[in-house]
Amino acid sequence: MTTPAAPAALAPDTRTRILDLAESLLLERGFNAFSYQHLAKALGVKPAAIHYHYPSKDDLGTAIVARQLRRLRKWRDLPRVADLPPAEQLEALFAVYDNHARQECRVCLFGALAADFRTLPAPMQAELRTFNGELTAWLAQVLAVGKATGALRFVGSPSAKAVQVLTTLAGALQVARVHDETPYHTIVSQLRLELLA
Amino acid sequence: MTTPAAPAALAPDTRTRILDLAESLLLERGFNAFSYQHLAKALGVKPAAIHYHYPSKDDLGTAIVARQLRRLRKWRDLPRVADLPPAEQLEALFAVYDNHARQECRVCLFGALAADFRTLPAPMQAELRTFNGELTAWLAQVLAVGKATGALRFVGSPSAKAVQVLTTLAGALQVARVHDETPYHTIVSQLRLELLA
DNA sequence: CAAAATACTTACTAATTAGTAAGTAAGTAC
DNA sequence: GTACTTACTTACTAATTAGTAAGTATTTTG
Repeated sequence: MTTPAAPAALAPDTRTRILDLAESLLLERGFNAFSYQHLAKALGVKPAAIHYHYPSKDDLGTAIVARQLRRLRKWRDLPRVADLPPAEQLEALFAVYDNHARQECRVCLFGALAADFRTLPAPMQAELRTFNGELTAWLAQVLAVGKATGALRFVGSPSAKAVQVLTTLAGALQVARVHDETPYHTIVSQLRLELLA
Repeated sequence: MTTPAAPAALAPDTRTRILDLAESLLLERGFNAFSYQHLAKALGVKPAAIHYHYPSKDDLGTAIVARQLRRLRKWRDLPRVADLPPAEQLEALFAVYDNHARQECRVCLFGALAADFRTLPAPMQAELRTFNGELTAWLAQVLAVGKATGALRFVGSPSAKAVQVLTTLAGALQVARVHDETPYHTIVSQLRLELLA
């Protein structure tokens, strides 16, 4: 008997392959840089197959952000992240951004959508706000604990510092795209230098 | 006798009106969010009139960035900016970003183009790199003098700090668009708190 | 086994896109 | 005043876009 609800990281179905490719293109080239035709050709299906799974591009975009939000929550609550001391939680966050930089100079979700934000469908805007809000709240908590235990050092409130650090990281990935990885690493080193007591 | 090469801030010609509107739309909505049709309709001319002045959208985009680069150089070399002490030069920079935030939540040029950078024509990419490079070099110099005179305080090299601060400011305008002006002001306050000795 | 849902393809529409070619009206040069 | 330039408009093309409707093969369900 084959497991009917198999996890199967082996062969993702079309629905997932569409979402994966669209997400890659969003983070690597921008939301307006790909069409249903591009996706279809690259996946070896017809454009209408994509409309079947994601009736409109709005739906597809919203699905991308919604999945990233689910991933964020899952990551944040992972024991190997949640149980870490603050300084290492910060390093775990940096590691996520490092992965983005290494994968075709991907920007983060926020950096990919912020400039075009006003042209995005309302549900996508709402999901992105939630995504950014939850990530900021998480980091604020990490910073608060870090400051209390003396592991992290900064002036001002944890939530103000959290907004600033996340904004800097989002921008750093954009700078990497415009120039090269060098300024990205410069910025992250600078953040480490300032934050790690 | 009327001055033939009058400065005439009174009535800009079509060429300039196109550039002004395209720049506004670029900073307020994104580069892919407007077409020659949109511009033409808003300006009361036909799309072909825009092609006359800027044959392709690439030309128009490049003209926007080139003008911003000219403006940056002019601003930087203005006596009322160049002759200021470092802390006030930094405040002058913040004031530019404040103006962006107040004008329809405009992002800066860099923030508007970074995400879509790979889809931009090569001349536009080159101009944007120059723009960002020169702005960073200017701020690095300001920070170096500020640190030497004790007016500004930071760890690490002036150029590393310059890259970090500009990246943070670019990101801050994007955050303002996604949420509201509040986080933008939080970030700038945080920068002031950290930098001003 | 029959009905129904799933996952598509084929074939199409209507709108929008950047861009071009040819014509024109008004001003400038000599 | 004739030639030329400037600054457009009109009218068009070819490509691409998102999206739809109808049909079909395969799988699932009762």
